[in-house]
Amino acid sequence: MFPIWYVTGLDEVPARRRLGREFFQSEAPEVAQHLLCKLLVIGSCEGRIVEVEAYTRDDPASHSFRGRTDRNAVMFGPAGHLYVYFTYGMHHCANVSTAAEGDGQAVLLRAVVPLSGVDLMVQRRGREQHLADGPGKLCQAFAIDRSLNGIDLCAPSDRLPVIGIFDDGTAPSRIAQASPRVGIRVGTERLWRWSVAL
DNA sequence: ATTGGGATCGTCT
DNA sequence: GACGATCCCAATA
Repeated sequence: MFPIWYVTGLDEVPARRRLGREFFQSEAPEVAQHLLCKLLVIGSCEGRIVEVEAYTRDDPASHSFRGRTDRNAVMFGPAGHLYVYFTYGMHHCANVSTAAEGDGQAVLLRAVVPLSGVDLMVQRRGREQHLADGPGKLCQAFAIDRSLNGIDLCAPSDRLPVIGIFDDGTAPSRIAQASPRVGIRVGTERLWRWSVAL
């Protein structure tokens, strides 16, 4: 039998709470795992985060490894800010800064399951499948580019109707075994990629 | 289902 | 001047 809250529809729109600064102030590997099943919301587009990777300062695969530069400055800033970089001459990748200011840590958002704004994502991606199942695809679907670099995800934006990461009470039923991060040539021994198991 | 190459440019050596 | 925290398509098995 269906539970009463389902039948009455009382919980059809579960409480949705923006993640606060504290959430992001832990070490990147911990934040990364906690980010699974949270909601990425930008404008009318929403998706559930299902794959992430952690990067830290003492990690040769990290942009922050060789110190602060103009590009990676957001990684060294306060936690909970969006770090967007451009790569391969054509793709953007979205990260969230973590840990303490000056630490140079971030979590790369690799994949989300689209929930809302799918039509817009289809339009931006130019196809109906594989809308956000990769870091570059995710950015294209959500229209994330360098103009959003540094934006604070823990406070309402004065530039967009909504941008942030939210908790709707959903947790991963199971996290897949940690695996090597994708597309790197060093630091491959750190199993810092996590995804929601199907 | 898996593999390999090309596109393309900002960033750092 | 080289090389990406990638994606897509074509070719092969």
